Parts: sequence; C-alpha cells; structure tokens
Amino acid sequence: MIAGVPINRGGNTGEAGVTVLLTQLTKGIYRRTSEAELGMRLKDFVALAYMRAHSGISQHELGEAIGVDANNLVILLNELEETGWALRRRDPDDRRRHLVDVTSKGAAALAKAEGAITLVEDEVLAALSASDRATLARLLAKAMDRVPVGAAQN
Amino acid sequence: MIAGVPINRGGNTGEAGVTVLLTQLTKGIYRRTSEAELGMRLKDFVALAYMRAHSGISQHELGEAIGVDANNLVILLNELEETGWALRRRDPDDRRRHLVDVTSKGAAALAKAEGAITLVEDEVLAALSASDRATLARLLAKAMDRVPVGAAQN
DNA sequence: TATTGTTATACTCTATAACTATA
DNA sequence: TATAGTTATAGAGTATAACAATA
Repeated sequence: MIAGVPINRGGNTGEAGVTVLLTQLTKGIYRRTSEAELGMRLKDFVALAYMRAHSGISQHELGEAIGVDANNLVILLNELEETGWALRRRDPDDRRRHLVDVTSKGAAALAKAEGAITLVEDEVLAALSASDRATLARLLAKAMDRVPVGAAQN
Repeated sequence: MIAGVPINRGGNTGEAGVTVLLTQLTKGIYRRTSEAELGMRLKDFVALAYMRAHSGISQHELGEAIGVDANNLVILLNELEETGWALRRRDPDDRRRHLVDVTSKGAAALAKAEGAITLVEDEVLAALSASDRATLARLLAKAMDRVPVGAAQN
C-alpha cells in the first residue's frame, strides 16, 4: 500500500502476451532503422517488398495487405512513382483500378534496403538461433497467409 | 515495360522478411482492437502489462522496455494515475527516480482487457494451431528477453 | 557533470469526409 | 448504387529541446 492505494501483488507476473511482445519487437526494429541506412523509409520498404511478392496487385489490395488506408496509399505511391521505384497503370478490365508494380530501379533499391534491414533483424533477434529465426519467420508467414491486415474502409 | 519503364520480373518474389511480417501482424492487431472493447487504449495495455510483469521497475526502465520516450511516458503515467490504474513513488535510494506499479484496480482493468485482446489474437492468429501459437509466443519472449526496445535518449 | 523526470513545442503519421470516374 | 482512387483537412501519435531536481 502506498498512500492508501492497494498495489497489485502476485497473480499474473510473467508470460507477456503476444500483443505486448509483437509491439516491443516491432518498435525495436523501427527504432533501429534509419532512412539513411535503408536508402528509403520503412513504409516504402514494406510497400515495395509486398508489391514485389505480388506483382500486378491492385492498389486497393495492396492497401488491405499492408494496412495502409486508401488515401495514405495514394500519397505513398505518388512518392514511389516520383523516385521511379514503382508504377501504376490502369486495369484494362476495370478502368477504376490501378495495378501497381515495382520497377527494376525499385527492385535494386529494395535489395539494398534489405541488406540494411537484415543487420537490424540480426541485432533484434540476436537471442534466437538460426533455427529459431527460421521457425519464427515461418510462423509469421503462416499467420499472415490467411488474414489481411485490414485497411479502414470509406 | 510500361511507358518505357522497366518492371521488375522474377528474382525474389516470395519469402517476406521478418520486418514486413511483423509490421503486418502488429498492424492487424492494432486495427482490430478498439478502446471500447479493451476498456483502455492499447498503449495503456502494453504499459500496464509490462509493469505488472516487472513490479517496482523505474519509470526510465519502463520507457526503455516498451519503447516510449521519457516525455511521452510522463503523460501516459499521468493518465494511468488519474484513472487509478498505476502509481508512482520516489525511489528512497535515488530520489531522482520514480518506481512505478500497477494498482489492484489497474490489475482488474488489465485482466478485463486481456480477455478482449485474446479474442483479437485468436482472430489474427487463426491460421496457427495451438502448438504453433505457443511456439510463436515462446520465440517472441526469447527474442525480447535480451534486447531492450530502446527509447530515444535526451 | 550526468541522470531522471518534467514541460512546451514541433513534427510525422494516420484517420475522416467529401469528391471524381468508372462499373 | 457501389467501388477505386483522389484530395483536403483534422486528429492522434511521436520526437526534439530546454529546464528542475538529485546524484
């Protein structure tokens, strides 16, 4: 008791939930990366990496997948087009849609950023063995395979 | 080629990196939680959960662990004290420091929020078996055990 | 002189709403 | 009438800098 206010004792004192751990780990990566080292912002990296893995995806689907609202994605893709890293083209089958792709120049920038990201991941995941890291990557991929991040709808 | 700009073809098209996956998963959780369902904000949850697991931790250490800058932590803890969920007291051995704790009231609110968080985690991690989830939680805890998130220093 | 915490402020990121065009 | 994308704006979140108290 401090000043008459009861303090929590005992009960659940360990076992941090997945949400807390994911938050910590993600923040750890974000705080250790810098635009200078990556050659791009982390949000550029995430968008380009997803676009490379899903060539010709629609702008809308991209936003759903990486959790960026449609309006913010417009701005992000504008910037990626200005740097020459990505391209939008109209979907001939549905002229409302934009199909997005990484350019060769974007792929080169992405590859460079991946080198820098790997160093950060090595640091943040230093406590894990190579086998542990492979398992972690596999489980994360499996979890994301089914469920979209879910961008807000208008 | 589109308008003379070369598109990236082939090369790395799968295997999303850990950073991208962690970003997606964490965003997925954040987007699915609401203050109404949790009874608190997610940042309150993260702070309280860490404080409960590390009773009597200093304010500075808490900020390091959960990746909240010292100035923002002041505001967050002010709010947690106003709601009666946390307490600060001076460290008698070093009167510059504040030691923080979850109150019994805070522990009750935290337990309620954990119920809501668990439902969200169930949804986001639906593709994983119970065994997979346990492994994921173990690996995340192992990774975080060593490396602090690293709040910015003044 | 360095550290902990605080305050004030500026900046970035994200979300909300209204609009255009296509279906 | 609904969907994809855009624009403008407001709000939340986060970082930077200067300061007070204590070591």
